[in-house]
Amino acid sequence: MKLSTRGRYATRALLDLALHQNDGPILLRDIARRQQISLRYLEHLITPLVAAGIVRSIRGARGGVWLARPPEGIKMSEVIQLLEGSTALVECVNHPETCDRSSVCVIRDVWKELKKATDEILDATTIQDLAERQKRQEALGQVMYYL
Amino acid sequence: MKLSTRGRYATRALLDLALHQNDGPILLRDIARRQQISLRYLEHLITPLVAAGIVRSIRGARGGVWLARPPEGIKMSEVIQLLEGSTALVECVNHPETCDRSSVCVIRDVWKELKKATDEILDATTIQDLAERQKRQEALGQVMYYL
DNA sequence: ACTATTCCGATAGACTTTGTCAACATCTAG
DNA sequence: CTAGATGTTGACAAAGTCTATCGGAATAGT
Repeated sequence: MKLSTRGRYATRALLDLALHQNDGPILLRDIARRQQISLRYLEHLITPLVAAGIVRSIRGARGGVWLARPPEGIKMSEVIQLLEGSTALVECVNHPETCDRSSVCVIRDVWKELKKATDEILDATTIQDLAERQKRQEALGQVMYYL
Repeated sequence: MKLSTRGRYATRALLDLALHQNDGPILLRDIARRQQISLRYLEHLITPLVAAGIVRSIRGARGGVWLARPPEGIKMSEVIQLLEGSTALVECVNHPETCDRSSVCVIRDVWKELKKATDEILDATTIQDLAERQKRQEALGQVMYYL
């Protein structure tokens, strides 16, 4: 029952990009610093995001990365699917052939329910949603600070 | 995004026990054979179930294991919690102190939603539910066979 | 040219998963 | 009471996965 750092870090990186949407190309180094992710590792997480057309990048001096699509068009389900390989907890949900019992397994039905519930939430949550919540959170933080 | 074999095998073992509820002590060896789990490994998965009072056991000749409680009183959430350690996908949901960002992290809120949805399903599904579905499934199989 | 940056492949340490093994404790049958 | 069958426990190990790290290649700006 575990989500790896790949999906979690990638989500953080995208949220970071959404919050710096109009600042031109963002350095991986800056994302890494702000999100507390190793730069070298982050590079590898960005690659699939670029390949999937979620992020665009320019190499070289003054290079960097930015969102290729408006953040309200990037669902968390897409990100998790991409970085984790699946939103299912158990292999047999997506690939019944990996288990002999799949066709008669009643427990598999439960795993399918879990995937469905998970997908509903992750489909409904976009990077834009996260960014908005974050901004609200920070604004509240400011208020709290001055009180 | 993965559920380990511990939770999956334990669920299978409990379902197996529910289906042989009135047959006296069940041999681990038989469960292992029917559920295609290594006996040596199964022993280790049974231990926490015994400790938690879900399964009872008797050692020695004519020994074996059986359900300590009626199967309608055994929720899948309890089993997964026990064998996987948590029903949350991300550590910070249960233990905010493991991540500096927890108090202001909007992504964590999503992981919390996921846990809630997961818990609702796993709370609502008992071993008895699984057993009933299984019996129905098998009955249907018989019909299909004779058609 | 020179520097800054992303991109890519190889690799490695740590950790987790998934068992295996041997010795032991306990029970039943006879 | 003994022998055999079974669960119990703790140590260990093989394999795989996760989480990076590293060096260098490719590319873009100045």
